[in-house]
Amino acid sequence: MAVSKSELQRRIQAFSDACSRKGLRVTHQRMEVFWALAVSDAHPDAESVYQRVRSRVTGISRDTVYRTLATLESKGLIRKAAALGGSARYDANMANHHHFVCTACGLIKDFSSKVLDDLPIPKTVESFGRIDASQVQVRGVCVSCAKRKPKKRRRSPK
Amino acid sequence: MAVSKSELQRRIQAFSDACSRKGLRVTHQRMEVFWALAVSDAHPDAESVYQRVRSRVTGISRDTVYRTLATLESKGLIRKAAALGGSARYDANMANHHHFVCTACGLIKDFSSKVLDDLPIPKTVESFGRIDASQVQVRGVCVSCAKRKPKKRRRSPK
DNA sequence: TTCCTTAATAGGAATTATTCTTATCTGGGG
DNA sequence: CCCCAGATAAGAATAATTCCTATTAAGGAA
Ligand SMILES: [Mn+2]
Ligand SMILES: [Mn+2]
Ligand SMILES: [Zn+2]
Ligand SMILES: [Zn+2]
Repeated sequence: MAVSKSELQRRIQAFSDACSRKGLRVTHQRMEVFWALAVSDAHPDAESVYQRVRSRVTGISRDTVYRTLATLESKGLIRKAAALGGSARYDANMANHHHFVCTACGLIKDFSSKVLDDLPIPKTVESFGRIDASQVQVRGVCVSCAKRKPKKRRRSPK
Repeated sequence: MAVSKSELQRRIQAFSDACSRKGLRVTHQRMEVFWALAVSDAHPDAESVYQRVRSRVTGISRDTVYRTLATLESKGLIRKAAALGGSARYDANMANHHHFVCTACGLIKDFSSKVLDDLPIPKTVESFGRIDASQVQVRGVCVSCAKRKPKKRRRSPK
């Protein structure tokens, strides 16, 4: 647990308000899912959230946890870390470069930048472990997704 | 296809050499999997690579594609983009921050940096689409993974 | 407070992604 | 040419996620 009790209280209240404001019903399950996420800094996956919530809300279904996490992310109330899609994406380009990722279709575009290649990583990070590499990830919506309205996420293009 | 014919040739030759050097057998399937990845800049997932290779090597199995991609990544001959683990990881911390990711166990640690919060994203990226956010991802091996040798990847801690 | 509409949920099946198992094959050193 | 550890094929098994349908309940209206 990284956040203080009072800060947690504040975030949960703010979350409840945000739900109301955005037209999302403030359900018991929804609050518990958010709590499970906000109480920790471990960036849990859906299954971990499910297990944690289940100890407080008997009978909650996995589907509710998955659905709630997806809903909250789409409303900008929580974020996905690192993994943006369900399947791993590979890259044969080992040269130092960075990525633009479309959050709508999963498109990944490369870009280069001398400046970004040598980022000033804070010394505190070194205490976490050995650093192998660092790169910038830019998230957004690609031009083709921007025009053709919503659409489903597709498999990696081509 | 973003790379020139000659550059592709060069990379494939280099790959073949690298395999030999690292004690990996230069198999037909392995070469085709690498080719499928190197010929494109679409950062394909395993299924896409499988489909592409299958049109040239009838009878190749999905397992070979998955296994080969994993092997090549472990040898540093290709990279995984964005998604580091099999399951999505969530974050309730919407404040601007960055991540250290352990490639051995999936641990994700937050860190902050005023400098990194406002990186100079090249103008070329704007042509890809609308930019919503950008953050730095540092990859490495966490301290606990560094001591207790290899070990299996575990579910998100806690 | 009670009623009503419909978003949200539970439970489980279905689907998708990835890994495992086992028999068989083959690259490349000798 | 021979050998055999490393690789592969095929498909079962497992893990992750989504879908389906009947039922529940949040919250606005009366
Ligand atoms: Mn790339
Ligand atoms: Mn975080
Ligand atoms: Zn897109
Ligand atoms: Zn680790």
